[in-house]
Amino acid sequence: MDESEYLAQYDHHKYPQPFVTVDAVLFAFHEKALNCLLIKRTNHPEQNKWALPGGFVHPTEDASLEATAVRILKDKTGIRPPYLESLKAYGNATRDKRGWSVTTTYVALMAYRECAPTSNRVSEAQWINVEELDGMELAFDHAAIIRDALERLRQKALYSLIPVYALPAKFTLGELQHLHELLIGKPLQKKSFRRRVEQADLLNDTGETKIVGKRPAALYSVKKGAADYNFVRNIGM
Amino acid sequence: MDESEYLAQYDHHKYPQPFVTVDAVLFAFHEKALNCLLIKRTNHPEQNKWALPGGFVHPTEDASLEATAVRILKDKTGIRPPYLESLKAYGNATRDKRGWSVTTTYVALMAYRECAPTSNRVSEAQWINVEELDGMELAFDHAAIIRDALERLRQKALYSLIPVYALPAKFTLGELQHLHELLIGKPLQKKSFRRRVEQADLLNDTGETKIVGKRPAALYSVKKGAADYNFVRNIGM
DNA sequence: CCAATAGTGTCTATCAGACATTATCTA
DNA sequence: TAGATAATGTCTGATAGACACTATTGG
Repeated sequence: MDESEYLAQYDHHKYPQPFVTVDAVLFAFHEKALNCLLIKRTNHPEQNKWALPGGFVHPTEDASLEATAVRILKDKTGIRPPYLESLKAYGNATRDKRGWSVTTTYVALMAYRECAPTSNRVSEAQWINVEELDGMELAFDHAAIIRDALERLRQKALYSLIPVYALPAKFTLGELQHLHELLIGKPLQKKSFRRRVEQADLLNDTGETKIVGKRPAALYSVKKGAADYNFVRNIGM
Repeated sequence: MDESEYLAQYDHHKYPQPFVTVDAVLFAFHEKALNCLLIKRTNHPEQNKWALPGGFVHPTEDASLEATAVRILKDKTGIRPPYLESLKAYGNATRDKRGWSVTTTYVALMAYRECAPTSNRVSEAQWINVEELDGMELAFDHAAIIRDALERLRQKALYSLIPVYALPAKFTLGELQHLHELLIGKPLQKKSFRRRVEQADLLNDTGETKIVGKRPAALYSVKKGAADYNFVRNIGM
């Protein structure tokens, strides 16, 4: 049998197979808190529980897993998040009552904005402060996935400026430092933080200022390619 | 409809679905080279090409994706590798001619050993020096997966001793340093490397020695939990 | 002027880089 | 003893931590 004959007769539905979904952990920093986008499930299974935005691959519509993630997030938020990174796959026999299932997951960051009012889906999307997640019962193994995503982001806060993508397009260094402190879980030396930012040369001073406290703070924007920069040494350890 | 009714009527085979595989990138250090375990495919598709050890989930046999990876690797090598880490999922419409497919991937490390002669599979398993991979045509997108796995391991070599799991149970510091140099792609200062190893306190001096050159070198073994240690600062930058 | 936040100067501590030196083996 | 590899001593440089200091606003 040559390859074309093999492909013509091949049907993977003949074999028992897990089913695949894509879930995204989307974070945004707002009002001094890190928020995670969750959806209230309206259907079985795990009905009425909060879950990560996610869904099945649409084979005819989605070119790749990442495209599926982008479609799902755009549907809920109205935009394509500026930072999207592949996390790992979670798969076992029991995580979903429908059967052996695999979810391929992504971590995404974007500026906080109200959830897309354009969405005409029945399911309700809402930003939840990550501090409040412990008290909530989430669908499937989504609590563990969010923990892993947070840990990934926490690591990045130690040696990169990736968390900046969870801020608005223009932000102050104070806001960025607060976000890093929140992730790392301890206060950082202002001087150390600013030295790193300056040395890395990843931000543009927009020339604008913003009144947060008393003295106006300079507003910065992110340079292109900032996501690729890693510091040689960790901060806050 | 309540949940049990919903589950009773649910059949995911009714919907078009990608199929899922698991692939593992297994590395071992041997004769001053990093080797990757590959399998010569005997069946369609990609017949006669070299591929990563991998396969379908066996839903009734495998409790999880990781269990699938362990089963596959044990089948090829005879053992469960001491280091196994989840890499990302790769999925799109074109990577496999059989249709929209997803592979969930793992990076694994173990001591070099001849491939399991007990394996009665027709497919041939072989260690390939990673330097030689560039000239080979690999199946599917496995070349890209190996690149990502190598990049992950290279990062770990900068701030951890994870590569140690690609060495035998007893090894010299010279061997460990050579492996790190191979991964990082540049020579390291012996003193810097040894300082880190000592400070991290992740190795046991077995008291034994091994003649590599002239003066016998002390043989070390890895302490339990060494995989969890990260240095605060990178080496070799 | 005071209070509060933004931003800087500067000293210290830690650890990697560099490279010379000593130690221990075989031939 | 010579030669080679293993292991150490020690100086320098880079950068994070600590903390005091100055700058700029509103009231």
